Amino acid sequence: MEVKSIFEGISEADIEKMLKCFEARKLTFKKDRTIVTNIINVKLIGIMLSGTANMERYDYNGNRSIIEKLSPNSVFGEVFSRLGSDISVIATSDCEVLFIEYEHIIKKCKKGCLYHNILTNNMLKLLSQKIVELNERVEILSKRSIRDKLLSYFELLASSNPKRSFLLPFTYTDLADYLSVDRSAMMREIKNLKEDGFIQTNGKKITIIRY
Amino acid sequence: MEVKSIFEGISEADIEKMLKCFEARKLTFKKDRTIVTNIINVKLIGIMLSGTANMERYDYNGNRSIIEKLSPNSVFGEVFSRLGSDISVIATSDCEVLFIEYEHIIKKCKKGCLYHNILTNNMLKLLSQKIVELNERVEILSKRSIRDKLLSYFELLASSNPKRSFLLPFTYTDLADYLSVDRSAMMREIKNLKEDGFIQTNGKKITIIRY
DNA sequence: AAAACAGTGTTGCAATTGCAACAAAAATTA
DNA sequence: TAATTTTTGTTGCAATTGCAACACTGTTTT
Repeated sequence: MEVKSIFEGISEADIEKMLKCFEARKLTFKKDRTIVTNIINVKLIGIMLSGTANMERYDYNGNRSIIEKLSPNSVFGEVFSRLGSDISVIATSDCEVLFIEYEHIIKKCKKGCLYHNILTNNMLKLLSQKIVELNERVEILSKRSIRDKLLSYFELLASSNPKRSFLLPFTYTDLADYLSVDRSAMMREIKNLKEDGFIQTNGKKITIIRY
Repeated sequence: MEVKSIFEGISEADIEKMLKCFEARKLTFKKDRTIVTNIINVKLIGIMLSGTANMERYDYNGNRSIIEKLSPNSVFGEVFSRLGSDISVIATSDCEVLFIEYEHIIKKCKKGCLYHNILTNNMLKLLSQKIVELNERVEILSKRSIRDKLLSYFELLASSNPKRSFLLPFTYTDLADYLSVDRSAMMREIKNLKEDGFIQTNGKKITIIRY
């Protein structure tokens, strides 16, 4: 399933008109700035147009978890989270985000907006894509050891490359937060994986030898 | 956000017509039967109409993980999973499941099916709901200790009840598989939680004392 | 009703993991 | 380019977790 843009099949001119109709707002954020925190009270959906961001949460021990990596066409928002889950989205590069009120997408367009249905369909695809990603995340997190978490995440990253190698999309520190494990324990396990001949690493370039 | 039926806002008679147009199939399953395994090659979406089921996976060590508990209006399907993830859906009670080809929902209805747009909108709500549930699951699984996993899951179950008590929706054995932890270690931790005055239990009835 | 099975509750022990602390390397900022 | 901050890599030790084994209870099946 390829990832589609929310505007797939709608012309530039029509997009502009629709954005007005939806009262959509396009905002830009510099690297490291906070895009949203849990203080939002309107049910907004955010759609990454360009750039990358991390969805993060800190628990009461101060441990950070990276809930999700966001890239172009990723959707996020309070609509998708239960209240009280203290989550924020932090730009990891300069980025553009489109905010639309969820109700505008869900409800039948009163102004008879021409391409409303196309947009709804595109939205359906984006949400499906998000579900795929969340399922992957659940699959990785439900592995019972650090070793298995690493292997299944690495396998996922390598799966699109016949050479079985890939560039880690973030730092090892962030990887630990993404897998929800202690960083030093993870580093130790990566060393073990290398010694046991499962992987080879060169900085952030990782190659799977066997699985 | 309340959970909507996929047929919300469509009359009984129209539903019948649409099901034909979509080539949808309604199947019934007895308790403990397998609803789907990964052998499916068509991109079908399953929608639970009645009954309950578990989405499960066994890893190479024979450990079972309960990926997800399915109840009426839950959606599931290969479209939402990456290939090769060896997942099956097992009925935990007698149930009815509606299967629709994903493409039929996504694509513009050629026959100009009257309520297609309503159904697409309903689908959007179901997928949003699913994303909420998956995010909850990620939140729980990303807790670093069995104690925190238990507490955050219990908190979720108790959140709708002012008395802060709830009935565990499955056996303790299944709970361990759902949290992806060893059962005996989990039982030990539940005992600790009781001794430390966090919870009280009486069979499957659990009350949160403090959090 | 007896037998078989599934779920609960418990424990000792070994393996894994988290924590704390540190040095060195790399990247960023001044 | 010097100074500062972040990231990587490592280790000992303590705490948590998984494993294996067992008894006991409740629930199905024959």
